[in-house]
Amino acid sequence: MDDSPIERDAPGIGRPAERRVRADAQRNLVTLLQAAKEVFAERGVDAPVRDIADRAGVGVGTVYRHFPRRPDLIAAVFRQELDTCADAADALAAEHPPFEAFAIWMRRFVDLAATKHGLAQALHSGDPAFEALPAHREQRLRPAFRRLFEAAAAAGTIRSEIEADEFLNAAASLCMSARDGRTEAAQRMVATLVNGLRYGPDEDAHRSAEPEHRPS
Amino acid sequence: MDDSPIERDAPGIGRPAERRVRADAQRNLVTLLQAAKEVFAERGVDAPVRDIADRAGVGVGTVYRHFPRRPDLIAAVFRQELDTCADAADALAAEHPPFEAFAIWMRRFVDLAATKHGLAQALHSGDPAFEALPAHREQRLRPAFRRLFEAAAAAGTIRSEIEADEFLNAAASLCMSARDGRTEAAQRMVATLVNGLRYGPDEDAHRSAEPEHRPS
DNA sequence: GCTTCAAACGGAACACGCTCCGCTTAATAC
DNA sequence: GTATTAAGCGGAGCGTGTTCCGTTTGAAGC
Repeated sequence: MDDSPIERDAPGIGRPAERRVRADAQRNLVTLLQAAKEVFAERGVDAPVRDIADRAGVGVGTVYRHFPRRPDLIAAVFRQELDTCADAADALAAEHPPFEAFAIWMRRFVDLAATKHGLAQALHSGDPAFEALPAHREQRLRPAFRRLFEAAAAAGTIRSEIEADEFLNAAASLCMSARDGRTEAAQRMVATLVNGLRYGPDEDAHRSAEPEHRPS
Repeated sequence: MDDSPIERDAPGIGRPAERRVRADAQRNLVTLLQAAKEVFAERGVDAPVRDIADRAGVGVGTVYRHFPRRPDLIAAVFRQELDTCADAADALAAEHPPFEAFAIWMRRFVDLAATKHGLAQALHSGDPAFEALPAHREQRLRPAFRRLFEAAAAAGTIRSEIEADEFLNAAASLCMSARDGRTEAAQRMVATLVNGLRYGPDEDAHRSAEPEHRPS
């Protein structure tokens, strides 16, 4: 969503007089990522490059100009979805009370993780295009998660003795079993895990059920 | 080398009146495996199927008749090499003194493991064609190894307190570093490991070096 | 030997990843 | 505005894996 999702050759660190990124190229890049996201969602990551080019209304040459190899395109799409998920954290925090923001975000996270598992095989293929993804996930997703988690912890709506990283890893593990789009089970289990965060076993026994909304 | 390296559809357990395996089909299967082995060795596992068909003197259709998918052919070749290596154990045991047979076989094993590492990426690709290979390795390779190892142990030429499986796993680990045909280092290290098996640290200090042959 | 017939064969054809290169056009200089 | 230039574009085409199907041929019955 922000600028330069793809590396240029090596244009210093920002000489604005030098870099001429054509408007149509930028437009095509965005269109392409969107088209690829849709096609991947509909037909899986094995969908032909030609189909993506067609959907975006460009030639295959254009696709390969932006993404030299097929895995580059896959990685870019996934990276973008990862960013979108991370970016959603702040908006959710602004619009919802801490715990609710956290819970909603966790649902998005499971969706993402399940998508990733559609790519899991590709991820572990050793292709260099995917090497940077785990690091990117750490850099973007984990901080977003921590902000929501710690806000909820500060608000006192979740148990404080659970460690954030440990919880995220547990949720990620729960998503491992989501095979080919079967997200429901993972969603259920992660929701249960999230719910288990509300108040600790020591202090909650005597408190009443949450008043404003309860899980279905 | 023995019969039926490829499953037929499901012809009971041996009704000789039923199964008509054409002579030319059988011949082609053998030729094909040999050709594939050679081509893979020369140009790597990514060699085109057509080249293999050409080398075997058959059409691509024939290749795909025997091996419906490319990975099936790769798996069959590797499986055959694995069998050959395992089969060599008894012959070596018959022709050489226990320790020498064991040492020679370990060299073959490293060759095989290094080849496998040319395939390592394919092995971990999750392709169903490769799923049976680890089990096959356990069933064929490990017993062959144990026979040689224990014969040498019984002859008193190797330390007896080292466990066979542990040793084989260690040797396999040493082969992990063999990248794209660089077998020498792995061979050296495994040879050293093997040599380390001769006599224990307690009992060997006073014994003379082996008289008949020494490692270069 | 001849006939029969399905198994096996061979290679044309197709699908897909990726490359190549002539054409188009956005950006800049004037 | 016009000219210039190279970034960007599109799609024909190549090298693969895989499929399809008409042809060949080994085996069995006679």
